[in-house]
Amino acid sequence: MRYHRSDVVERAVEVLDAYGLASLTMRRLGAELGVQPSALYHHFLNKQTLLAAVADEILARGRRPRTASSWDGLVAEVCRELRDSMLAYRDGSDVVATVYAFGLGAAGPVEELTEVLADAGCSDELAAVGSRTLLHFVFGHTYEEQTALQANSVGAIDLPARSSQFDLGLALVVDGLRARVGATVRV
Amino acid sequence: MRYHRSDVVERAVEVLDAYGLASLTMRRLGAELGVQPSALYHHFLNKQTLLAAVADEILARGRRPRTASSWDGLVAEVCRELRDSMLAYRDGSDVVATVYAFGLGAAGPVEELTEVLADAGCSDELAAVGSRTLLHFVFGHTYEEQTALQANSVGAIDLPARSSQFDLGLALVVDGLRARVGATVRV
DNA sequence: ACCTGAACACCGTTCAAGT
DNA sequence: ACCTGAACACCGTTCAAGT
Repeated sequence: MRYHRSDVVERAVEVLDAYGLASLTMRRLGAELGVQPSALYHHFLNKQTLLAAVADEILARGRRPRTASSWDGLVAEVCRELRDSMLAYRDGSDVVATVYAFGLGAAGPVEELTEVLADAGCSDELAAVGSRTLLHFVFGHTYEEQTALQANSVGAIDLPARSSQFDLGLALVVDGLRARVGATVRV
Repeated sequence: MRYHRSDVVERAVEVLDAYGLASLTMRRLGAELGVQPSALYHHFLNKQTLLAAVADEILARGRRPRTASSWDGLVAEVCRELRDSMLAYRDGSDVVATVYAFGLGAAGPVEELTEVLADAGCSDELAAVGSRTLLHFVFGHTYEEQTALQANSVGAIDLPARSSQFDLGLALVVDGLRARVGATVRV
């Protein structure tokens, strides 16, 4: 009954995946650990901070190596990894998007996207706007996807169709970027 | 002390704008109307339903006539109107995006965008994916914008710069759409 | 039709005190 | 360093009863 911060985060991820974000309360998590809710405040400043750690843990677990060499290939890899990471846990997109929106964590993907676009020759402004536009697409699309998946008990029906919708939406933004990257540099 | 549903919605919008979404509780709203919180359940099934009505009210107040004749001009008008509508009230983007995400309301913009894209000759799939990608962009961008605006007490500093970032992000998606609309039909 | 009053089953957070 | 126990100040929602 003596925990480290990382123990608490891991248990929080389990509770999230098993019972959903609405059930991930400080009181519930405390009970799950056999500890008073107030004990959690020894490890975390508040619930937001705990949630940020949960979001970062989810992203860390979904990490995989980059293989693409082109900027648009890298963009696709980052966006797909982000989507898959969030889909791997119940309410994952809700947690990650919320934490990002609050500016408390989950900033890795947008930073990597910004870097990829900058390396591709985008101006600072285009890299900033482009990476955030990509992120908004991934968050919004994945959230809707996950909501629908969890609503239908049998959500795995047309998984390929969903995946291709993601690719189509992604291509929309990437095509827009390509037109403007091409106008700036030639690689 | 005898209210209609519309009275409650209007007061809710006032409370939202004055004190923020976190303060828009059933108890607070009841107190503001000089009524028990339980009285609100005569007008609304639950808080979610009330929030949906608030979101739809915000969108209705921001409505303005269409002037563009081209599909991309119409897309820009719908997206700008949506952004401006949400920015007009404190936490407006939070309320509208949440209600939309829960599927309880705020569906007008995405329906109009889908129609515009279909009329432009997009396939059903492209119209569906494209309109939702646009919506995700507008929600995500405006939410970040509004959060930043409300954090800086003097958020009006570089309003033109923010507006042009919105236009740039929007152009990214519209350019991607144009490439695919053009591939399908010639207008 | 619209509202009251009281209750139920919860929240996040703080803080003095323990080991 | 990590946790207890008790409290504070809240939530959304239900429901019998009132007018």
